[in-house]
Amino acid sequence: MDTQVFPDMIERLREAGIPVTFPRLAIARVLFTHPVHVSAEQVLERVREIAPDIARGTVYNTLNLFVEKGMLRELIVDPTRVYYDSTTTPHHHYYDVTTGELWDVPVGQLRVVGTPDLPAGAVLEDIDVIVRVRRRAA
Amino acid sequence: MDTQVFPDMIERLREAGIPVTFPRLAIARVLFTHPVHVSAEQVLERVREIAPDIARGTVYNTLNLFVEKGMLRELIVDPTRVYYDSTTTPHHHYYDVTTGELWDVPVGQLRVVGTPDLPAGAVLEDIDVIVRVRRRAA
DNA sequence: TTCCATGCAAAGGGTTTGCACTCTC
DNA sequence: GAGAGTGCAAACCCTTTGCATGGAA
Repeated sequence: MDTQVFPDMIERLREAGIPVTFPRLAIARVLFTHPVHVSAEQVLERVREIAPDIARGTVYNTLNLFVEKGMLRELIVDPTRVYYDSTTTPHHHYYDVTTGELWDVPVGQLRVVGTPDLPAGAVLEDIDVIVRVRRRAA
Repeated sequence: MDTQVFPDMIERLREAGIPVTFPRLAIARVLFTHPVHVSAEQVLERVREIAPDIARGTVYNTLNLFVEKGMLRELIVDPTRVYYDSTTTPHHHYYDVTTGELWDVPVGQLRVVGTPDLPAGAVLEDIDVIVRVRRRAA
C-alpha cells in the first residue's frame, strides 16, 4: 500500500513509535494538519473523504492507539461521545452545552491553585478544567 | 400506592417542586440518605433492593428530573456512563481512572483563578475541575 | 375525564470485538 | 509462516423512547 501520500505525517508516527500504515497516516492527517477538537465519528467522516475504504473499527482502534502513545488527548466532556484534542500541551477547555462546541482556554487565563491530596500509591495523571457555557435564549 | 414509607424524603421532593410518588421517594432515599457518587445503573440496583418492581426507564427519567430541578448534579467524568452527585454545593472531584472511584476535593483545597472569557450571549454554567489519578502498579 | 407517572420492551447510538484476509518481515 | 493491521459486521452497553396501563386531581 502506498504510504508515501502523506509525507508530513510519517515522521510524526515514527517519533511516537507507531508503525506506519496507510490508515494511520490518513487519520493522522485529519488530526494533525491543524489543531482540532473532534469526535471519533467526525474523524471517520473526514478520513473517508480522503480514503473511503477505511473501516470504523480502524478509526476507533487508531484513536485509542494515538492516545496511548501520547499523540492525542481524550476529552470527557459530553455524556454521549468522547472528543479528541490534537493539542497535547496542558490547557483547559470551554464547552458550549447548547451546541457541543469545544474550544481552548488560552494558556494562563485560568489556573488551578492549591495542592491536590492524593491517596497513597496514586499518581496524578491530569487536572481537567472545563468551563461549561450555555448560549442565552435570545 | 403507599408513599408514606420514606417520610424523610417527602419534604425534599416538595421543596424541589416535584410531585411525590413512590418510585421518586425510593430513588430519593438511595441518593439523599448519605452523600453519594453513583451511576444510573447503580441507582437502579440499589432502588430494586428496596422496591424490586421499579423500571429502568423510571430511574433514568427520575434522575434527569432531579438534575433539572437542581437536586442532583451530573458528573461527566467517565467515557462510558454518567455519574450523579447528590451534593450540589460547588466543589471539585478526584477520579481514579483505574477503578472508576470518585470522591470530593475538600472545599478550598483547589481553586480556579482567573477570568473566563465568554463569547457574547453566553452564560457561565459551571466550572468543573477533575483531578484524574492513577493507582501506581505495585 | 384528563393528565401525569409507571412498567415493559424495544430502539438508538457510540464503541468494542470476532473473524477472515492481507501484507510484511 | 508468524504476527500485525485491516475491513466488515455483529455484539455490547448505557440511555432514551413508544406504548398501554393505572392513579390522581
